[in-house]
Amino acid sequence: MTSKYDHTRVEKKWQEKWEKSKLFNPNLKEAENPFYNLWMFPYPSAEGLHAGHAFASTGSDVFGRFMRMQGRDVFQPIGYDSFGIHSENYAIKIGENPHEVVKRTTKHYEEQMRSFGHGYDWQHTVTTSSSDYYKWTQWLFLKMWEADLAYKKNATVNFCPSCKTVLADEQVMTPAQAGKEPKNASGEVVENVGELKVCERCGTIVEKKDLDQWFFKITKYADRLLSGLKKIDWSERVVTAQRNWIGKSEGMLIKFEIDGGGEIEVFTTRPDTLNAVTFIVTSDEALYNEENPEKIGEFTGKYALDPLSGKKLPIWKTNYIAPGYGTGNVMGVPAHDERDMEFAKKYHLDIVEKEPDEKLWKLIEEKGWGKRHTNYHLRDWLVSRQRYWGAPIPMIDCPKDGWVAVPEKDLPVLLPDIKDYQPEGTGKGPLANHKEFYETTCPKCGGKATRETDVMDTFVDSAWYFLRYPSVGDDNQAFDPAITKKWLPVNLYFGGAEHSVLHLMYARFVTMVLHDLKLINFDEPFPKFFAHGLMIKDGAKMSKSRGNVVNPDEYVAKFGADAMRMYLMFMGPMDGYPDFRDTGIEGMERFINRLWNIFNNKPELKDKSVVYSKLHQTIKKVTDDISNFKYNTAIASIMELVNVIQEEGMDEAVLKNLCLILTPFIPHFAEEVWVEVLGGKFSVHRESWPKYDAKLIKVDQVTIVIQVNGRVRGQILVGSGVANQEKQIMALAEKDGKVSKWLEGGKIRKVIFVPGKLLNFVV
RNA sequence: GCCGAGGUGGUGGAAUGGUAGACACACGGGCCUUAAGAGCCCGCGAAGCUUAUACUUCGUGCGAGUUCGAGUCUCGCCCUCGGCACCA
Repeated sequence: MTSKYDHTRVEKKWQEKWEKSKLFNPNLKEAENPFYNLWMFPYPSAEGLHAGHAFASTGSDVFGRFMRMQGRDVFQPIGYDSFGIHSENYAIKIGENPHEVVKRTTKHYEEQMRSFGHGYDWQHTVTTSSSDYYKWTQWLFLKMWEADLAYKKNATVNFCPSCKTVLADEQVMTPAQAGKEPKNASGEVVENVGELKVCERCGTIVEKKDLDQWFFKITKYADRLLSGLKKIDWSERVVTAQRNWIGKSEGMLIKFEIDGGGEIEVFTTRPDTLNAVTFIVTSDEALYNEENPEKIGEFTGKYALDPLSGKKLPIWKTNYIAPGYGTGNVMGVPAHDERDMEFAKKYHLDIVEKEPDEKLWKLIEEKGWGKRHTNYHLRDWLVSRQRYWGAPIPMIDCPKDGWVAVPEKDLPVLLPDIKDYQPEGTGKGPLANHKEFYETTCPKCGGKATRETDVMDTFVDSAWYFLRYPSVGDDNQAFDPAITKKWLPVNLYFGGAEHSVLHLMYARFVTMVLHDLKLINFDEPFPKFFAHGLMIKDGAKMSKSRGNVVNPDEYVAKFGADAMRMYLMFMGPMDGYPDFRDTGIEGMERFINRLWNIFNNKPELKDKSVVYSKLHQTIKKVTDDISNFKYNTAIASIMELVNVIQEEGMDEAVLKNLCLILTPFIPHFAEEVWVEVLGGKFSVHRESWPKYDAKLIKVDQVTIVIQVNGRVRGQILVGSGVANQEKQIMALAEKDGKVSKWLEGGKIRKVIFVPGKLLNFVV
């Protein structure tokens, strides 16, 4: 008898029951065994969640459900990164107020996530664009200001002519990294952009502008951001990306006297090559041009004096020295640096061949010519944006008192609902057109003053959201100290590797600052971070232009959330680039139907030993594999078990265990089977994860592989009692027809025996 | 150039130094069916040999090495992907 499993009815039924029974709402104050399971919150886009989101979020949800069955009080919140350019650009595109757009898109996201069957605590969601959240983002800014980690200064910054705002260094990348076609300011696609970089969001080639901007002093934490990487358990590629981005270089600052007065200081990582220096180069903004790989220079007419030899070293202005790194001056050592060599040849400068001398490090220090110094690639974090859709920076400019922070009691500085929210690209944000917003009084002297009209980068919003979740609803503080102490740091953070140097570094920085302000008792927010991979479709990256974007809703409707979930987890390793195929999910639908028939028809148990051995092997394997995020092999081993059950039958205990190990992957199906078929108590999600019994794993008969000179020549089946007896196995093997012919004419020199597995004759 | 991760059937992918290709998808054949679908059974790396069962050889990017035994370890290359980069 076969009957079809009705996923639509079953999934809806249990989703409602779970919601009503508060299965996913742990008691945040009293939970005894907290486990904070977090997936990076998405920004709500118009298209809705795509299949990549479904893949990643399911990976996180499976682990959460697994931990719940391990007896943990799992807190699994979700929210929306709804402030910022991404949401605003879309609102502008469709000519609708961003407030309205966000309301609609977040609602759609919630429906989708509920339909996937994820166990989120919907009572603790966060929407970064709502004032009860951004009030505390502004509070965070005030903390930065108090700690002397926020400052405004004029700087040469990256400016996106399309988004009409400045960008942080981390938001500027090559077109390939951004995954965008490079465009010019008019929005036309440009073919050959050379070394030019583009805006992370829209792919437009960025410009350089000198503007007054707000920064967070992340460079002060460069060394801690680097050393902290050693104590956290993160995917290696993410650690490497962050290490590269921070870019530590240890070297020396060396001062050269200038002939005729003054001095010039260089930074070098190779003081041991000071004996081969022949010129000094200094960066020049006018000559500097990232597009031009050709080195050009101008002699300044001045000479520096080589402290070692006293020789005169010509000082040249060049385009090949990056301004703003080190001192902007470099000693030219053509013998040990290809770039210096190229420059020296072009302008006929001296080339001195001399072996590097390690003793120079010490000598330079002793003589007082220079001192040890560490440089970082990391720059301060530019947080102001000349846009509308962000948290207003809570600062007031007073003609008398200078920059004054908005007092905490006056937060939030509300973002007014205005009609002209489009950016203008004048270097000022839309709020600068609204007197009613910026005209205010100085909190210090009470005189007339103006508010800052820039808003904060969206990455400030997301740099602390994980702290807010457990304290959602608390109007008096950003996060409750007792609850924070109980739930943080996050036990498992699940997310994409594309945030390696953006969100993940900013969040670490903010956490370190709050720790140093004694507001929290940990300085790494995510001791364990798992970087999931990217899903592809039919062998190609998903994209609208290819027309191969997988819409998860269609698949959930057609095959059910469970089939979708289990297929997504079965496609390949969680950190790889698994390929989604329509035929694959059809196969998973068939597998779930097979399961349904097994649970309902209960084929009678034939060989208890074989089935129980397989069952306990499988429990062990699934437990280990889920713990290591190897969901694909966990599911494969469950399939093997099912194949054995179909052959050998099963009993009630086998069925119950099978149901339990299926629960994290196909939660609705498992609940239906547990309650309606096996007569268990609601809910299967509150049941304990099964334990395997090592004694039962043992089988009656064992296959021993027989090798001759390391090549497989036969196999013999022996009772498990004999499997570890070398002599007996050897005797059996020598008698074996297949093996004996390979032993003829040779003398056995040595026998290698692996108990229970293998016997190898060396002849 | 530097740092990191990889390279296994038609495809996705499995393999604590111990039977390479688990588990699936696709494909081929068969049963069932008026038919389709679903379901069930069999085959499925390549070559050789055989009526057949079996057997043999080759095979994890390329070339060496260690080992009784290498996809796995070592050395040298090639290629792919990711990060950093005129950063001194």
